[in-house]
Amino acid sequence: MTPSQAEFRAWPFQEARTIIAQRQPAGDRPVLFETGFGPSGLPHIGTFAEVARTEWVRQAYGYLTGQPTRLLAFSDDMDGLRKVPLNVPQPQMLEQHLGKPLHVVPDPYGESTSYSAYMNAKLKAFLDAYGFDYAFQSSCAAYRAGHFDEGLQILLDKVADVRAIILPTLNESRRAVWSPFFPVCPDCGSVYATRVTGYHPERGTVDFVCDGQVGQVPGCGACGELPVTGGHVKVGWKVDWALRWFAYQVDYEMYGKDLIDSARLSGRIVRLMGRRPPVGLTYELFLDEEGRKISKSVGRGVTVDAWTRYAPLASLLYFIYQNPRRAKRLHWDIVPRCVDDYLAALRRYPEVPAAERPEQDVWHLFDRGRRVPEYGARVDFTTVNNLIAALGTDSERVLVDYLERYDPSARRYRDTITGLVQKGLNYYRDFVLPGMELRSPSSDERAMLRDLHERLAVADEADEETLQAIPFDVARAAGIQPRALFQSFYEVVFGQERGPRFGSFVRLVGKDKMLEMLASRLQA
RNA sequence: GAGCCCGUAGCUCAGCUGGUAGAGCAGCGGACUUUUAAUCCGUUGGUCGCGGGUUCGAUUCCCGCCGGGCUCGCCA
Repeated sequence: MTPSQAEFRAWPFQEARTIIAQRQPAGDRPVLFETGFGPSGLPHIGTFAEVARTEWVRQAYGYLTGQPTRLLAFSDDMDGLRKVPLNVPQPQMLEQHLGKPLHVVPDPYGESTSYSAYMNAKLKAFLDAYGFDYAFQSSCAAYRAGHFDEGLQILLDKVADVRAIILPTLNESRRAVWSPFFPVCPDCGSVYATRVTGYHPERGTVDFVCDGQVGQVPGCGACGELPVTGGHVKVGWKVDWALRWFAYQVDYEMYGKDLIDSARLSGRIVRLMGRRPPVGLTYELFLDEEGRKISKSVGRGVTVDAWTRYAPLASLLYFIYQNPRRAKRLHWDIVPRCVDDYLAALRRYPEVPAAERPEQDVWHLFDRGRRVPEYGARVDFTTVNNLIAALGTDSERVLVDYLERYDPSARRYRDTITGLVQKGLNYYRDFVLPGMELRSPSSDERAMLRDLHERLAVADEADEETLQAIPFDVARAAGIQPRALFQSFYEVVFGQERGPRFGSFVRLVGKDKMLEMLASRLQA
Protein backbone atom coordinates (compact mmCIF):
# COMPACT_ATOMS: atom_id res chain seq x y z
CA MET A 1 0.00 0.00 0.00
CA THR A 2 1.40 3.38 -0.92
CA PRO A 3 1.16 6.21 1.59
CA SER A 4 -1.34 8.05 -0.55
CA GLN A 5 -3.63 5.04 -0.59
CA ALA A 6 -3.46 4.86 3.20
CA GLU A 7 -4.88 8.35 3.34
CA PHE A 8 -7.89 7.98 1.11
CA ARG A 9 -10.81 9.32 3.06
CA ALA A 10 -13.73 8.25 0.90
CA TRP A 11 -15.91 6.09 3.13
CA PRO A 12 -15.44 2.84 1.17
CA PHE A 13 -11.70 3.12 1.86
CA GLN A 14 -12.31 3.75 5.52
CA GLU A 15 -14.42 0.64 5.68
CA ALA A 16 -11.80 -1.32 3.79
CA ARG A 17 -9.13 -0.27 6.25
CA THR A 18 -11.32 -1.37 9.14
CA ILE A 19 -11.54 -4.81 7.57
CA ILE A 20 -7.79 -4.95 7.23
CA ALA A 21 -7.33 -3.92 10.85
CA GLN A 22 -10.00 -6.07 12.43
CA ARG A 23 -10.12 -9.19 10.28
CA GLN A 24 -6.52 -9.26 9.05
CA PRO A 25 -7.46 -11.37 6.04
CA ALA A 26 -4.58 -13.53 4.94
CA GLY A 27 -5.67 -13.63 1.36
CA ASP A 28 -5.77 -17.44 1.42
CA ARG A 29 -9.47 -17.32 0.59
CA PRO A 30 -11.60 -14.63 -1.02
CA VAL A 31 -12.51 -11.95 1.47
CA LEU A 32 -16.26 -12.26 1.79
CA PHE A 33 -18.68 -9.36 1.65
CA GLU A 34 -22.22 -10.37 2.44
CA THR A 35 -25.48 -8.58 2.02
CA GLY A 36 -28.74 -10.04 3.23
CA PHE A 37 -32.13 -9.63 1.64
CA GLY A 38 -35.51 -10.63 3.03
CA PRO A 39 -37.78 -11.53 0.09
CA SER A 40 -40.90 -11.06 2.20
CA GLY A 41 -41.78 -7.96 0.22
CA LEU A 42 -40.77 -5.91 -2.77
CA PRO A 43 -37.18 -4.74 -2.61
CA HIS A 44 -36.94 -1.01 -2.02
CA ILE A 45 -34.18 1.51 -2.37
CA GLY A 46 -32.65 0.46 0.93
CA THR A 47 -32.27 -3.08 -0.33
CA PHE A 48 -30.52 -1.94 -3.47
CA ALA A 49 -28.45 0.56 -1.58
CA GLU A 50 -27.11 -2.10 0.72
CA VAL A 51 -25.83 -4.22 -2.12
CA ALA A 52 -24.41 -1.26 -4.01
CA ARG A 53 -22.63 0.14 -1.00
CA THR A 54 -21.24 -3.24 -0.05
CA GLU A 55 -19.94 -3.59 -3.57
CA TRP A 56 -18.17 -0.25 -3.32
CA VAL A 57 -16.45 -1.30 -0.12
CA ARG A 58 -15.44 -4.52 -1.80
CA GLN A 59 -13.99 -2.62 -4.75
CA ALA A 60 -12.09 -0.31 -2.43
CA TYR A 61 -10.78 -3.25 -0.46
CA GLY A 62 -9.56 -4.98 -3.58
CA TYR A 63 -7.91 -1.78 -4.72
CA LEU A 64 -6.00 -1.39 -1.46
CA THR A 65 -4.96 -4.99 -0.97
CA GLY A 66 -5.11 -6.72 -4.31
CA GLN A 67 -6.62 -9.69 -2.51
CA PRO A 68 -9.41 -11.73 -4.07
CA THR A 69 -12.86 -10.77 -2.86
CA ARG A 70 -16.39 -12.04 -3.23
CA LEU A 71 -19.80 -10.45 -2.86
CA LEU A 72 -22.53 -12.76 -1.63
CA ALA A 73 -26.11 -11.58 -1.96
CA PHE A 74 -28.02 -13.83 0.37
CA SER A 75 -31.78 -14.12 0.17
CA ASP A 76 -33.59 -15.58 3.13
CA ASP A 77 -36.28 -17.43 1.25
CA MET A 78 -36.62 -20.00 4.04
CA ASP A 79 -38.26 -17.28 6.05
CA GLY A 80 -41.98 -17.88 6.46
CA LEU A 81 -44.73 -15.62 5.20
CA ARG A 82 -45.80 -13.97 8.41
CA LYS A 83 -48.28 -11.48 7.08
CA VAL A 84 -49.56 -10.42 3.71
CA PRO A 85 -47.98 -7.21 2.42
CA LEU A 86 -50.35 -4.39 1.55
CA ASN A 87 -48.76 -3.69 -1.81
CA VAL A 88 -48.90 -7.03 -3.62
CA PRO A 89 -51.80 -8.59 -5.56
CA GLN A 90 -53.89 -11.60 -4.60
CA PRO A 91 -53.96 -11.11 -0.84
CA GLN A 92 -56.65 -13.78 -0.39
CA MET A 93 -54.51 -16.36 -2.11
CA LEU A 94 -51.50 -15.46 0.00
CA GLU A 95 -53.59 -15.58 3.12
CA GLN A 96 -53.85 -19.35 2.71
CA HIS A 97 -50.08 -19.76 2.66
CA LEU A 98 -49.25 -17.90 5.83
CA GLY A 99 -46.54 -19.60 7.80
CA LYS A 100 -44.94 -21.37 4.85
CA PRO A 101 -41.41 -20.61 3.63
CA LEU A 102 -41.38 -17.94 0.94
CA HIS A 103 -39.86 -20.28 -1.62
CA VAL A 104 -42.98 -22.47 -1.58
CA VAL A 105 -45.54 -19.66 -1.52
CA PRO A 106 -46.88 -19.03 -5.05
CA ASP A 107 -45.91 -15.84 -6.85
CA PRO A 108 -48.87 -13.46 -6.60
CA TYR A 109 -47.76 -11.82 -9.85
CA GLY A 110 -47.80 -15.16 -11.64
CA GLU A 111 -44.42 -14.54 -13.25
CA SER A 112 -42.04 -16.64 -11.22
CA THR A 113 -42.00 -20.08 -9.67
CA SER A 114 -42.53 -18.73 -6.18
CA TYR A 115 -43.10 -15.66 -4.08
CA SER A 116 -39.45 -15.32 -3.18
CA ALA A 117 -38.32 -16.11 -6.74
CA TYR A 118 -40.28 -13.08 -7.92
CA MET A 119 -38.77 -10.81 -5.26
CA ASN A 120 -35.31 -12.19 -5.92
CA ALA A 121 -35.72 -11.57 -9.63
CA LYS A 122 -36.56 -7.91 -8.98
CA LEU A 123 -33.40 -7.51 -6.97
CA LYS A 124 -31.26 -9.33 -9.50
CA ALA A 125 -32.67 -7.31 -12.39
CA PHE A 126 -31.52 -4.12 -10.75
CA LEU A 127 -28.09 -5.44 -9.89
CA ASP A 128 -27.60 -6.86 -13.35
CA ALA A 129 -28.72 -3.62 -15.00
CA TYR A 130 -25.75 -1.96 -13.44
CA GLY A 131 -23.39 -4.86 -13.92
CA PHE A 132 -22.71 -5.70 -10.30
CA ASP A 133 -20.48 -8.69 -9.83
CA TYR A 134 -22.13 -10.76 -7.13
CA ALA A 135 -22.98 -14.35 -6.25
CA PHE A 136 -26.59 -14.92 -5.43
CA GLN A 137 -27.37 -17.43 -2.72
CA SER A 138 -30.81 -18.68 -1.78
CA SER A 139 -31.20 -19.70 1.82
CA CYS A 140 -33.27 -22.72 0.94
CA ALA A 141 -30.62 -23.97 -1.44
CA ALA A 142 -27.92 -23.33 1.16
CA TYR A 143 -29.76 -25.34 3.81
CA ARG A 144 -30.40 -28.19 1.42
CA ALA A 145 -26.85 -28.22 0.13
CA GLY A 146 -25.59 -28.60 3.66
CA HIS A 147 -23.76 -25.26 3.88
CA PHE A 148 -25.07 -24.88 7.41
CA ASP A 149 -24.86 -28.45 8.67
CA GLU A 150 -21.72 -27.99 10.74
CA GLY A 151 -23.07 -24.83 12.32
CA LEU A 152 -26.49 -26.33 12.93
CA GLN A 153 -24.95 -29.19 14.89
CA ILE A 154 -22.97 -26.71 17.00
CA LEU A 155 -26.13 -24.76 17.68
CA LEU A 156 -27.87 -27.93 18.72
CA ASP A 157 -24.99 -28.86 21.02
CA LYS A 158 -25.05 -25.42 22.57
CA VAL A 159 -28.76 -24.78 22.49
CA ALA A 160 -28.85 -23.88 26.17
CA ASP A 161 -26.24 -21.18 25.67
CA VAL A 162 -28.04 -19.82 22.64
CA ARG A 163 -31.26 -19.65 24.63
CA ALA A 164 -29.43 -17.87 27.41
CA ILE A 165 -28.40 -15.16 24.98
CA ILE A 166 -31.76 -14.69 23.31
CA LEU A 167 -34.31 -15.28 26.07
CA PRO A 168 -33.67 -12.05 28.01
CA THR A 169 -34.62 -10.10 24.91
CA LEU A 170 -37.97 -11.80 24.53
CA ASN A 171 -41.38 -11.32 26.00
CA GLU A 172 -41.81 -13.29 29.25
CA SER A 173 -44.60 -15.34 27.74
CA ARG A 174 -42.47 -16.64 24.91
CA ARG A 175 -39.40 -17.57 26.89
CA ALA A 176 -40.51 -21.04 27.97
CA VAL A 177 -41.26 -22.31 24.48
CA TRP A 178 -38.74 -20.38 22.41
CA SER A 179 -36.27 -22.39 20.39
CA PRO A 180 -33.63 -21.28 17.91
CA PHE A 181 -34.90 -24.07 15.64
CA PHE A 182 -37.94 -23.81 13.41
CA PRO A 183 -38.82 -27.21 11.98
CA VAL A 184 -40.44 -27.23 8.55
CA CYS A 185 -43.54 -29.35 9.03
CA PRO A 186 -43.15 -32.38 6.74
CA ASP A 187 -46.93 -32.62 6.38
CA CYS A 188 -48.22 -29.06 5.89
CA GLY A 189 -45.01 -27.20 5.13
CA SER A 190 -45.39 -24.50 7.76
CA VAL A 191 -42.33 -23.15 9.56
CA TYR A 192 -44.20 -20.96 11.99
CA ALA A 193 -46.91 -23.32 13.19
CA THR A 194 -44.33 -25.76 14.54
CA ARG A 195 -42.46 -25.76 17.81
CA VAL A 196 -39.61 -27.83 19.18
CA THR A 197 -40.43 -30.15 22.06
CA GLY A 198 -37.11 -31.89 22.57
CA TYR A 199 -33.43 -31.78 21.60
CA HIS A 200 -31.24 -34.74 20.71
CA PRO A 201 -27.76 -33.40 20.05
CA GLU A 202 -26.32 -36.89 19.98
CA ARG A 203 -28.55 -37.79 17.04
CA GLY A 204 -28.56 -34.32 15.50
CA THR A 205 -32.33 -34.09 15.71
CA VAL A 206 -35.18 -32.26 17.40
CA ASP A 207 -38.71 -33.33 18.31
CA PHE A 208 -41.47 -31.11 17.02
CA VAL A 209 -45.20 -30.67 16.99
CA CYS A 210 -47.18 -28.62 14.46
CA ASP A 211 -49.85 -27.13 16.67
CA GLY A 212 -49.44 -23.38 16.32
CA GLN A 213 -51.32 -20.90 14.21
CA VAL A 214 -50.27 -18.20 11.77
CA GLY A 215 -52.96 -15.70 10.95
CA GLN A 216 -56.05 -17.77 10.21
CA VAL A 217 -53.98 -20.80 9.21
CA PRO A 218 -53.70 -23.45 11.95
CA GLY A 219 -50.96 -26.06 12.22
CA CYS A 220 -51.78 -29.53 10.94
CA GLY A 221 -51.14 -31.36 14.20
CA ALA A 222 -48.26 -33.45 12.91
CA CYS A 223 -45.44 -34.36 15.26
CA GLY A 224 -42.21 -36.33 15.09
CA GLU A 225 -38.43 -36.08 14.99
CA LEU A 226 -36.39 -34.24 12.35
CA PRO A 227 -32.69 -33.83 11.68
CA VAL A 228 -31.62 -30.21 12.13
CA THR A 229 -29.47 -30.52 9.01
CA GLY A 230 -30.31 -30.72 5.34
CA GLY A 231 -33.07 -28.13 5.29
CA HIS A 232 -35.56 -29.91 7.51
CA VAL A 233 -35.17 -27.22 10.10
CA LYS A 234 -34.31 -23.55 9.80
CA VAL A 235 -33.13 -21.34 12.58
CA GLY A 236 -34.69 -18.10 13.67
CA TRP A 237 -33.61 -14.67 12.63
CA LYS A 238 -30.69 -13.60 14.84
CA VAL A 239 -29.42 -17.15 15.02
CA ASP A 240 -29.73 -17.47 11.27
CA TRP A 241 -27.60 -14.40 10.77
CA ALA A 242 -24.93 -15.80 13.06
CA LEU A 243 -25.13 -19.12 11.26
CA ARG A 244 -24.40 -17.44 7.95
CA TRP A 245 -21.47 -15.54 9.38
CA PHE A 246 -20.17 -18.79 10.78
CA ALA A 247 -20.68 -20.99 7.74
CA TYR A 248 -19.36 -18.56 5.14
CA GLN A 249 -16.86 -16.79 7.38
CA VAL A 250 -18.28 -13.46 6.40
CA ASP A 251 -15.76 -10.65 6.70
CA TYR A 252 -18.00 -7.69 6.12
CA GLU A 253 -21.69 -6.93 6.28
CA MET A 254 -23.52 -3.66 6.67
CA TYR A 255 -27.00 -3.22 8.06
CA GLY A 256 -29.53 -0.55 8.89
CA LYS A 257 -29.65 1.07 12.29
CA ASP A 258 -32.86 -0.80 13.02
CA LEU A 259 -30.79 -3.97 13.24
CA ILE A 260 -28.16 -2.75 15.68
CA ASP A 261 -29.48 -4.87 18.53
CA SER A 262 -29.92 -7.88 16.30
CA ALA A 263 -26.34 -7.59 15.10
CA ARG A 264 -25.10 -7.44 18.66
CA LEU A 265 -26.92 -10.64 19.56
CA SER A 266 -25.88 -12.39 16.37
CA GLY A 267 -22.31 -11.40 17.16
CA ARG A 268 -22.54 -13.05 20.56
CA ILE A 269 -23.92 -16.19 19.00
CA VAL A 270 -21.26 -16.49 16.33
CA ARG A 271 -18.60 -16.05 19.00
CA LEU A 272 -20.29 -18.78 20.98
CA MET A 273 -19.95 -20.93 17.89
CA GLY A 274 -16.26 -20.16 17.75
CA ARG A 275 -15.87 -17.50 15.08
CA ARG A 276 -15.73 -13.73 14.96
CA PRO A 277 -18.52 -11.58 13.61
CA PRO A 278 -17.81 -9.59 10.45
CA VAL A 279 -16.89 -5.95 10.35
CA GLY A 280 -20.13 -4.04 10.13
CA LEU A 281 -21.28 -0.63 9.11
CA THR A 282 -24.59 0.60 10.44
CA TYR A 283 -26.18 2.91 7.98
CA GLU A 284 -29.04 5.31 8.47
CA LEU A 285 -32.34 4.47 6.87
CA PHE A 286 -33.91 6.06 3.86
CA LEU A 287 -36.99 7.97 4.88
CA ASP A 288 -40.10 9.02 3.04
CA GLU A 289 -41.35 12.62 2.73
CA GLU A 290 -42.70 12.51 6.27
CA GLY A 291 -39.45 11.17 7.64
CA ARG A 292 -40.69 7.64 8.27
CA LYS A 293 -38.81 4.46 7.53
CA ILE A 294 -39.45 3.12 4.05
CA SER A 295 -41.20 -0.21 4.23
CA LYS A 296 -41.16 -3.30 2.08
CA SER A 297 -44.72 -4.19 2.93
CA VAL A 298 -46.43 -0.81 2.77
CA GLY A 299 -44.66 0.77 -0.17
CA ARG A 300 -43.89 4.32 0.81
CA GLY A 301 -41.36 6.65 -0.71
CA VAL A 302 -39.86 7.04 -4.15
CA THR A 303 -39.43 3.60 -5.62
CA VAL A 304 -36.44 2.46 -7.57
CA ASP A 305 -38.70 1.92 -10.56
CA ALA A 306 -39.90 5.51 -10.35
CA TRP A 307 -36.42 6.92 -10.01
CA THR A 308 -35.09 5.03 -12.97
CA ARG A 309 -38.11 5.93 -15.08
CA TYR A 310 -37.76 9.65 -14.47
CA ALA A 311 -34.03 10.00 -14.00
CA PRO A 312 -30.86 8.18 -15.04
CA LEU A 313 -29.99 5.05 -13.11
CA ALA A 314 -26.52 6.38 -12.41
CA SER A 315 -27.98 9.35 -10.58
CA LEU A 316 -29.69 6.96 -8.18
CA LEU A 317 -26.40 5.25 -7.51
CA TYR A 318 -24.85 8.65 -6.97
CA PHE A 319 -27.50 9.41 -4.38
CA ILE A 320 -27.03 6.07 -2.69
CA TYR A 321 -23.29 6.62 -2.49
CA GLN A 322 -23.60 9.76 -0.39
CA ASN A 323 -23.09 9.61 3.38
CA PRO A 324 -24.39 6.19 4.38
CA ARG A 325 -24.43 7.24 8.00
CA ARG A 326 -26.75 10.11 7.39
CA ALA A 327 -30.50 9.73 7.20
CA LYS A 328 -31.88 10.99 3.93
CA ARG A 329 -35.40 11.85 3.02
CA LEU A 330 -36.38 10.47 -0.29
CA HIS A 331 -38.99 12.41 -2.21
CA TRP A 332 -39.28 13.43 -5.79
CA ASP A 333 -38.01 16.98 -5.25
CA ILE A 334 -34.50 15.84 -4.59
CA VAL A 335 -34.19 13.80 -7.77
CA PRO A 336 -33.55 16.52 -10.40
CA ARG A 337 -31.02 18.16 -8.17
CA CYS A 338 -29.30 14.86 -7.57
CA VAL A 339 -29.03 14.36 -11.33
CA ASP A 340 -27.43 17.78 -11.69
CA ASP A 341 -24.99 17.05 -8.90
CA TYR A 342 -24.12 13.81 -10.64
CA LEU A 343 -23.56 15.56 -13.97
CA ALA A 344 -21.41 18.15 -12.26
CA ALA A 345 -19.31 15.38 -10.77
CA LEU A 346 -18.81 13.88 -14.23
CA ARG A 347 -17.83 17.27 -15.61
CA ARG A 348 -15.26 17.78 -12.87
CA TYR A 349 -13.74 14.35 -13.06
CA PRO A 350 -11.28 14.83 -15.96
CA GLU A 351 -9.79 17.83 -14.16
CA VAL A 352 -8.97 15.81 -11.06
CA PRO A 353 -5.34 14.66 -10.90
CA ALA A 354 -5.10 10.90 -11.40
CA ALA A 355 -3.74 10.31 -7.92
CA GLU A 356 -6.75 11.95 -6.32
CA ARG A 357 -9.42 10.31 -8.40
CA PRO A 358 -10.12 7.47 -5.96
CA GLU A 359 -11.53 10.13 -3.67
CA GLN A 360 -14.17 11.00 -6.24
CA ASP A 361 -17.68 9.62 -5.89
CA VAL A 362 -17.88 8.67 -9.54
CA TRP A 363 -14.63 6.72 -9.32
CA HIS A 364 -16.41 4.34 -6.99
CA LEU A 365 -19.56 4.28 -9.07
CA PHE A 366 -17.83 3.33 -12.26
CA ASP A 367 -15.56 0.39 -11.77
CA ARG A 368 -12.77 2.14 -9.87
CA GLY A 369 -12.71 4.95 -12.34
CA ARG A 370 -12.32 2.73 -15.37
CA ARG A 371 -15.72 3.48 -16.85
CA VAL A 372 -16.53 7.01 -15.80
CA PRO A 373 -18.59 8.51 -18.64
CA GLU A 374 -17.32 11.68 -20.23
CA TYR A 375 -19.59 14.64 -19.95
CA GLY A 376 -18.56 18.14 -20.84
CA ALA A 377 -21.80 19.78 -21.90
CA ARG A 378 -23.37 22.67 -20.02
CA VAL A 379 -26.77 21.06 -20.31
CA ASP A 380 -28.06 19.75 -17.01
CA PHE A 381 -31.27 18.04 -16.00
CA THR A 382 -32.90 21.20 -14.77
CA THR A 383 -32.24 22.76 -18.16
CA VAL A 384 -33.79 19.80 -19.91
CA ASN A 385 -36.88 19.78 -17.74
CA ASN A 386 -37.37 23.52 -18.04
CA LEU A 387 -37.00 23.23 -21.75
CA ILE A 388 -39.55 20.45 -22.00
CA ALA A 389 -42.00 22.55 -20.06
CA ALA A 390 -41.18 25.64 -22.09
CA LEU A 391 -41.47 24.02 -25.47
CA GLY A 392 -44.41 21.90 -24.52
CA THR A 393 -43.30 19.37 -27.05
CA ASP A 394 -43.36 15.64 -26.87
CA SER A 395 -40.69 15.17 -29.49
CA GLU A 396 -37.35 13.81 -28.41
CA ARG A 397 -35.75 14.94 -31.65
CA VAL A 398 -36.94 18.52 -31.35
CA LEU A 399 -35.61 18.71 -27.81
CA VAL A 400 -32.23 17.26 -28.63
CA ASP A 401 -31.91 19.59 -31.61
CA TYR A 402 -32.78 22.56 -29.49
CA LEU A 403 -30.26 21.59 -26.83
CA GLU A 404 -27.53 21.11 -29.39
CA ARG A 405 -28.14 24.58 -30.71
CA TYR A 406 -28.13 25.91 -27.18
CA ASP A 407 -24.84 24.17 -26.48
CA PRO A 408 -23.00 22.85 -29.56
CA SER A 409 -20.70 20.73 -27.40
CA ALA A 410 -23.74 18.67 -26.46
CA ARG A 411 -23.34 16.84 -29.76
CA ARG A 412 -20.38 14.98 -28.34
CA TYR A 413 -22.47 13.54 -25.52
CA ARG A 414 -25.59 12.75 -27.45
CA ASP A 415 -26.23 9.48 -25.60
CA THR A 416 -26.24 11.16 -22.23
CA ILE A 417 -28.30 14.08 -23.47
CA THR A 418 -30.80 11.81 -25.13
CA GLY A 419 -31.07 9.86 -21.90
CA LEU A 420 -31.85 13.02 -19.96
CA VAL A 421 -34.46 14.03 -22.52
CA GLN A 422 -36.12 10.62 -22.44
CA LYS A 423 -36.35 10.58 -18.66
CA GLY A 424 -37.60 14.14 -18.59
CA LEU A 425 -40.23 13.32 -21.17
CA ASN A 426 -41.40 10.34 -19.15
CA TYR A 427 -42.05 12.67 -16.29
CA TYR A 428 -43.70 15.23 -18.49
CA ARG A 429 -46.03 12.67 -20.05
CA ASP A 430 -46.91 10.98 -16.78
CA PHE A 431 -47.45 14.01 -14.59
CA VAL A 432 -47.53 17.30 -16.46
CA LEU A 433 -49.46 16.46 -19.58
CA PRO A 434 -52.47 14.71 -17.99
CA GLY A 435 -53.06 17.63 -15.63
CA MET A 436 -52.53 20.27 -18.28
CA GLU A 437 -55.66 22.06 -19.34
CA LEU A 438 -55.59 23.96 -22.59
CA ARG A 439 -57.81 26.94 -22.18
CA SER A 440 -60.28 27.62 -24.96
CA PRO A 441 -59.62 30.99 -26.56
CA SER A 442 -62.00 33.88 -25.97
CA SER A 443 -63.47 35.54 -29.05
CA ASP A 444 -60.83 38.30 -28.98
CA GLU A 445 -58.08 35.73 -28.62
CA ARG A 446 -59.60 33.68 -31.37
CA ALA A 447 -59.40 36.65 -33.71
CA MET A 448 -55.77 37.26 -32.80
CA LEU A 449 -54.80 33.65 -33.24
CA ARG A 450 -56.55 33.60 -36.59
CA ASP A 451 -54.60 36.70 -37.59
CA LEU A 452 -51.42 35.02 -36.38
CA HIS A 453 -52.26 31.96 -38.42
CA GLU A 454 -52.90 34.00 -41.56
CA ARG A 455 -49.74 36.05 -41.32
CA LEU A 456 -47.66 32.98 -40.53
CA ALA A 457 -49.11 31.08 -43.48
CA VAL A 458 -47.64 33.55 -45.95
CA ALA A 459 -44.37 34.19 -44.11
CA ASP A 460 -40.95 33.00 -45.12
CA GLU A 461 -40.21 30.26 -42.67
CA ALA A 462 -36.47 30.42 -43.27
CA ASP A 463 -36.11 33.85 -41.69
CA GLU A 464 -36.33 33.78 -37.95
CA GLU A 465 -36.47 37.58 -37.68
CA THR A 466 -39.48 37.69 -39.95
CA LEU A 467 -41.19 35.00 -37.94
CA GLN A 468 -40.42 36.70 -34.67
CA ALA A 469 -41.95 39.95 -35.93
CA ILE A 470 -45.31 38.33 -36.65
CA PRO A 471 -46.77 38.19 -33.13
CA PHE A 472 -45.78 41.82 -32.59
CA ASP A 473 -47.56 42.82 -35.79
CA VAL A 474 -50.61 40.92 -34.59
CA ALA A 475 -50.52 42.67 -31.25
CA ARG A 476 -50.13 46.06 -32.88
CA ALA A 477 -53.02 45.38 -35.23
CA ALA A 478 -55.21 44.32 -32.31
CA GLY A 479 -54.11 47.29 -30.27
CA ILE A 480 -52.86 45.32 -27.29
CA GLN A 481 -49.58 44.88 -25.48
CA PRO A 482 -47.34 42.16 -26.97
CA ARG A 483 -47.06 40.74 -23.44
CA ALA A 484 -50.80 40.10 -23.35
CA LEU A 485 -50.72 38.43 -26.73
CA PHE A 486 -47.91 36.14 -25.72
CA GLN A 487 -49.65 35.17 -22.53
CA SER A 488 -52.82 34.28 -24.40
CA PHE A 489 -50.82 32.40 -26.96
CA TYR A 490 -48.97 30.29 -24.40
CA GLU A 491 -52.03 29.60 -22.31
CA VAL A 492 -54.19 28.56 -25.21
CA VAL A 493 -51.61 26.71 -27.27
CA PHE A 494 -49.21 25.33 -24.67
CA GLY A 495 -51.33 25.37 -21.54
CA GLN A 496 -48.77 27.40 -19.63
CA GLU A 497 -47.99 30.99 -18.77
CA ARG A 498 -44.67 31.15 -20.49
CA GLY A 499 -43.06 29.59 -23.47
CA PRO A 500 -40.29 29.68 -26.01
CA ARG A 501 -39.40 32.54 -28.24
CA PHE A 502 -41.88 32.49 -31.08
CA GLY A 503 -39.51 32.86 -34.01
CA SER A 504 -37.01 30.27 -32.96
CA PHE A 505 -39.74 27.84 -32.00
CA VAL A 506 -41.36 28.03 -35.42
CA ARG A 507 -37.98 27.62 -37.07
CA LEU A 508 -37.47 24.51 -35.02
CA VAL A 509 -40.78 22.71 -35.34
CA GLY A 510 -41.50 24.02 -38.81
CA LYS A 511 -44.13 26.41 -40.03
CA ASP A 512 -46.57 23.66 -40.95
CA LYS A 513 -46.49 22.20 -37.47
CA MET A 514 -47.11 25.60 -35.92
CA LEU A 515 -50.00 26.28 -38.30
CA GLU A 516 -51.46 22.94 -37.42
CA MET A 517 -51.21 23.65 -33.70
CA LEU A 518 -52.91 27.02 -34.15
CA ALA A 519 -55.64 25.58 -36.30
CA SER A 520 -56.46 22.86 -33.85
CA ARG A 521 -56.73 25.37 -31.00
CA LEU A 522 -58.95 27.65 -33.09
CA GLN A 523 -61.45 24.83 -33.27
CA ALA A 524 -61.52 24.40 -29.49
C1' G B 1 -35.82 3.16 28.71
C1' A B 2 -31.67 2.24 24.98
C1' G B 3 -29.38 3.45 20.33
C1' C B 4 -28.67 6.38 15.85
C1' C B 5 -29.07 10.91 13.10
C1' C B 6 -29.95 16.01 12.67
C1' G B 7 -29.95 21.41 14.39
C1' U B 8 -25.38 26.21 8.96
C1' A B 9 -28.79 32.36 4.61
C1' G B 10 -36.43 32.85 3.97
C1' C B 11 -36.60 27.30 1.98
C1' U B 12 -33.70 22.63 0.68
C1' C B 13 -29.08 21.40 1.87
C1' A B 14 -22.91 21.19 0.84
C1' G B 15 -19.04 22.12 3.97
C1' C B 16 -13.50 16.01 3.42
C1' U B 17 -8.02 15.18 7.86
C1' G B 18 -9.51 22.63 12.43
C1' G B 19 -7.40 28.55 9.62
C1' U B 20 -13.39 33.81 11.03
C1' A B 21 -18.72 30.01 5.72
C1' G B 22 -20.89 28.06 0.32
C1' A B 23 -24.58 26.12 -3.63
C1' G B 24 -29.53 25.74 -5.63
C1' C B 25 -34.23 27.95 -5.20
C1' A B 26 -36.69 32.40 -3.47
C1' G B 27 -35.84 37.96 -3.14
C1' C B 28 -33.70 42.49 -5.13
C1' G B 29 -31.08 45.14 -9.28
C1' G B 30 -29.44 44.99 -14.20
C1' A B 31 -28.38 43.09 -19.32
C1' C B 32 -30.39 40.95 -23.77
C1' U B 33 -35.04 40.64 -26.65
C1' U B 34 -39.71 44.82 -31.37
C1' U B 35 -41.63 44.88 -22.63
C1' U B 36 -42.57 36.51 -24.35
C1' A B 37 -37.23 32.73 -22.56
C1' A B 38 -34.86 27.12 -20.94
C1' U B 39 -30.45 32.95 -20.93
C1' C B 40 -26.41 35.97 -18.75
C1' C B 41 -24.27 39.37 -14.94
C1' G B 42 -24.56 41.51 -10.22
C1' U B 43 -26.55 41.62 -5.28
C1' U B 44 -29.18 41.35 -0.11
C1' G B 45 -29.10 37.93 3.76
C1' G B 46 -26.00 33.68 8.55
C1' U B 47 -24.13 35.26 16.98
C1' C B 48 -22.76 28.09 11.74
C1' G B 49 -28.75 25.42 18.48
C1' C B 50 -26.56 26.79 23.67
C1' G B 51 -22.45 26.34 27.31
C1' G B 52 -17.74 24.60 28.41
C1' G B 53 -12.86 22.20 26.99
C1' U B 54 -8.36 21.21 23.72
C1' U B 55 -5.78 24.83 20.40
C1' C B 56 -2.23 30.48 18.40
C1' G B 57 -7.07 29.65 16.14
C1' A B 58 -13.25 25.37 15.95
C1' U B 59 -19.04 25.36 12.02
C1' U B 60 -15.21 21.50 11.78
C1' C B 61 -12.26 17.59 17.48
C1' C B 62 -13.96 16.30 22.94
C1' C B 63 -17.72 16.79 27.06
C1' G B 64 -22.38 18.52 28.75
C1' C B 65 -27.10 20.62 27.81
C1' C B 66 -31.47 22.16 24.86
C1' G B 67 -34.52 21.17 20.68
C1' G B 68 -36.27 18.02 16.50
C1' G B 69 -36.59 13.27 14.08
C1' C B 70 -36.09 8.17 13.56
C1' U B 71 -35.10 3.14 15.11
C1' C B 72 -35.27 -0.76 18.69
C1' G B 73 -37.82 -2.69 23.09
C1' C B 74 -43.99 -7.43 18.98
C1' C B 75 -41.62 -10.99 15.31
C1' A B 76 -38.31 -12.79 11.85
